Amino acid sequence: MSDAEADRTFHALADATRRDITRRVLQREQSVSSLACRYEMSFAAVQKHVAVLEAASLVTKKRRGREQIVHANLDALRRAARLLDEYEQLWRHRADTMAGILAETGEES
Amino acid sequence: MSDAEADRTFHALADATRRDITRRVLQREQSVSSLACRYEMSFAAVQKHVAVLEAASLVTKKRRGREQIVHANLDALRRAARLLDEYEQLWRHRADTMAGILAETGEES
DNA sequence: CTAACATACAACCAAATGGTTGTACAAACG
DNA sequence: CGTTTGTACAACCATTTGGTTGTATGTTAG
Repeated sequence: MSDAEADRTFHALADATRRDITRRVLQREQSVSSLACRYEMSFAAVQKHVAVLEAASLVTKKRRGREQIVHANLDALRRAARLLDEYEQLWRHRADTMAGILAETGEES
Repeated sequence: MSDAEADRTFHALADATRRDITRRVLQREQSVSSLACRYEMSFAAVQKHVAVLEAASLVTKKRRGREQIVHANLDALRRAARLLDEYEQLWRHRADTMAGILAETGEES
């Protein structure tokens, strides 16, 4: 995952409205306007939030008649989760190395 | 995880420098200045990045003499990863429900 | 004690963010 | 056909962000 991609993904997730939109479309894909009516803000504001999610590939839009249907992209979510897992692996590697060094000194004959 | 907490966490992760700092301190805790010298930007800028990570509980600082040692907080990372996993579960639940409905109609006597 | 070091923090600035309203246009309904 | 609906997009605005420099403070080394 590139830096720019991670930037876009985490930035998209760093907003409660966008996380809520993500949850909604994970459960059921729906049009931008059916999403918009759930929130206090204007339609244009919701449209912008969807655009941010789309730029991060967290959702995609497909036209159906005059509606634009928003679908979740599970793969992008998994890539983000995986990046966090990799961070944990860094820590684990350090822990292993330290344990190894301790074991080594303990083994000194 | 509260909305505000998720906001802070993902916002903190939505910057390449901050992710890099996170990786470094996961591998080895170190002082703010030893981190700062790795980047082109000013010391104060790095200090601010660390503050953002700290506000998100992704790192903590502990004073050691005149230095401030930055430690990674693995738990906060795990909480973020878990939130993403919950999103995947939402999707999975929908998939299961749909599969159930299909099975049900197929079972009609 | 003094000098150098590590940090903290305020003030400032340009750019990005998150919202608004208004306009335009295509698709669907009656 | 005209009207409503769903979307797109530009212009604008307040606030936040990400950087800078400068100053102050505490801590260690000599």
